[in-house]
Formats: sequence, structure tokens, C-alpha cells
Amino acid sequence: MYSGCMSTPERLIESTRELLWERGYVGTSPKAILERAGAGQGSMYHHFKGKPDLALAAIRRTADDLRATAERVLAGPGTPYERIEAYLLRERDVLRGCPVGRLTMDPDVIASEELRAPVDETIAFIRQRIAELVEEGKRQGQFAPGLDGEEIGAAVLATVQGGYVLARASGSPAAFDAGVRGLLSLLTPPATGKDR
Amino acid sequence: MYSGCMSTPERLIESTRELLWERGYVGTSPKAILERAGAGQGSMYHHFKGKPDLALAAIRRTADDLRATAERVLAGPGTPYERIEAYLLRERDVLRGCPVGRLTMDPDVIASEELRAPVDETIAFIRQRIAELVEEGKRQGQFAPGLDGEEIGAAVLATVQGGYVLARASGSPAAFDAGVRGLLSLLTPPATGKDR
DNA sequence: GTCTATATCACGATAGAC
DNA sequence: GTCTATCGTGATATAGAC
Repeated sequence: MYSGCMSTPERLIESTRELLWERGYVGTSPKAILERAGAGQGSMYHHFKGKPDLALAAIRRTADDLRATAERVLAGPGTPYERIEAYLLRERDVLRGCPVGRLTMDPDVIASEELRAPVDETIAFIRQRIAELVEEGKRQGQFAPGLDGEEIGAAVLATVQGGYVLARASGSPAAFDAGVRGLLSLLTPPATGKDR
Repeated sequence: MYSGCMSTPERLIESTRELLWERGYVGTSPKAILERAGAGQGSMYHHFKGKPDLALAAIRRTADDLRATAERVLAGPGTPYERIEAYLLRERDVLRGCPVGRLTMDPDVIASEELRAPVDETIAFIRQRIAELVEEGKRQGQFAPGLDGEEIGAAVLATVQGGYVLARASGSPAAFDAGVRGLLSLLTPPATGKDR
């Protein structure tokens, strides 16, 4: 519940973001948003056209956040492999799922071009960034030349998104970690240094 | 709409399965189920205790179906690699998503031990079967001995589940296929025969 | 078994007072 | 800008006729 320290539209957006993450678009009602934001009906319809409009603002912000978080790791220090590894191993609240990816299971989000767009753009962006890293790693001889950047990018992102599914199904983050370790073991560049 | 050729409880279960796949648990109302099944309110509450009870029957059947479909491929002919490949490449209605996996994004399903159980069991089963194939492949020298069956199983299943997310985000099955190809390119056993 | 009321509450939005 | 009615509809379940 956001009591003070934020403007009303801000509190509405943040409450919506939380609820979309927890319950999805279909499972999120204006009433629940208002209760969490500590606002009345009138406030919401004054600042936003309705539920879809508010959801769009919330989804855009969540999408931008996630993109920035991913970019921080993917553009960070280290070799291409190390940066992909850092992306896969970055701290996550696994059982909560992906705040962006979970929206793809929402029929009303998928049915709306506007609501789906930020989701699509975010996922496409991360996938593309990983693809670029793979291509760079190939040039450096870190990845096998036969690998396709776009395909590996898709596989990496899919492992993360699917990892959430496995974890939530089992009620434990362990399955997510197992999937990531499995992918990393397949992706590990052949040791070129002193060891082995 | 199921008009004839099925008993009423059967029509109710099948309608529920369809709607759970399309809209999830939260997005599926008894009214919508009844309309699709061509039944009245009384019928449903006569045969089932309520929405959760009917959903449980539907989820159980969908889970059993999926498990059988997967087992048919995983226990099929071919080397371990070929059987995993066949599982990954098996025909799918990608944009509809996974009828079992999508339930993990449903807050009410995850909150209910009973509803989550069939989902968990199905996913654990498939993951375990792939793990066994990897171990078998390792013994045959088809996979690197350093690979962990359970981890690769998780990675394979996660790639599939995440592939649905990528595909639905972009509105095209292409991303699913790319992820699968990417994983297969990482998993491909080193050619041991005449070539290379 | 199946049907049609009916009940109760929530949903999503609007109107208008303050 | 924010609030409290109020509206029409749908969700979920029960009651009781047939």
C-alpha cells in the first residue's frame, strides 16, 4: 500500500505494476488497484482513461525497467560469454516470474496491439543484444563459428523465461537454476588457457 | 461448441480445457464454460462442486494428455539425441502456448496445492525423462560426460516453455523455432562418423 | 439430470458534489 | 483533483421447478 511520498498517478501506476506482476491483466481489477494505491475511483478516471490506459502506462514502465536492468548486465565488463553468463545468473525473484514475460500469457494483452508492443519490444531488444554478444564472441573465437547469434539469443532468453515456468510449477527456484546451469554447460567455451 | 456426441460432464470438461488454455483459470468464467458446453447452470453444479472442482478435472486430463504425447516421442525410436530432437521439433500450435505451462502464470492455480499438483507432476515427469535420455546418451558417448542430465533436462524443457513466451510476445512462431534450433546447435553431438 | 430464477457480490465506468 | 453515489453487467453459487 502506497500511503504518501508519491503523487496519486504515480501511486496508481506503481500499484498497477505490482498487481500485473502478481495476477496479470485479467486478474487485476481497478478496485484492487485503488485499494493498494489508497485512492478513490474518481482519481483513477481523472488521470487515466480506464483500466487499459492505466495498464499501458504500467506495462511501459515495467518494460523500460527490465530493458535497462538487462542492458546494465549485457553491456557490463567481461568477455561476451561472461556477460551472457552474468545475465543468466543475475539475481532474480524467480518464483514471482518475469514481470514482462508473464504478460504474454494474458489473453487481453495479446489481443491488444498497444499492450503487447512494449512486451514485444523488450523481449526483442534483449534477444538482439545477446545475439550481438554471441556474434562478437564468435569473432573472438570464444564461441563455435557454427553458432547463430539470433538462435542462441532466443535459446538463452527462452531458458530464462521457461525457467520461471519450471520454478513456479515446482514451487521452488531450483528448477530455474538447473536450467540455467544446463544451458551454461552447453555454452561454455572450450578452455583455451592453461587448464585442461 | 460441443453440441451432441458427448455426455454433459464430458462436454463441461472439454469446454473448460479449451477455455483454460485460451484464457487461463482467472479468465475463465462458469458462464463461458456453460455457453461453450451448451449446458445450463444446474448441470454444472450437479456434476461438479464448483469452478475449482471442474477446473481440477480439466487440468488433470490436459496434464495426462500432454504427458502421454511427450512420452510417445521420448520413448520413440532413435538415439537419445534424436529423441530429444524429436521432442523439441514435434508439431506444436506454438502461438496457443503450452496448455499446462501457461497455468503456472495463474495466481489462483499456483495458490492451490490441488490445482498445481498435476502441472508440477507433468513438468517434472517430462524433465526427468529427458534427463534419463541425456544420461543414456552420455553412456553411449553421444553427449559430453561433463553434462548433467537433470540440468540439460531443465534447459530443454525451459527452452520449450520460454519459446512459447517469445513467440507470443512477437506474435509469430519464428522465435520458438529459433530458440529450439539454437539449443539443438549447442546440443549436437560431435560428429563421430565419416564426416569432418 | 437439467432447467430457469434468484441472490450476492465484484467489475468497469460515469456523474456530479465538494 | 478527489470523493462518494450510482449504473449496468457479469461472476459464482444456490433454490427449486420440471
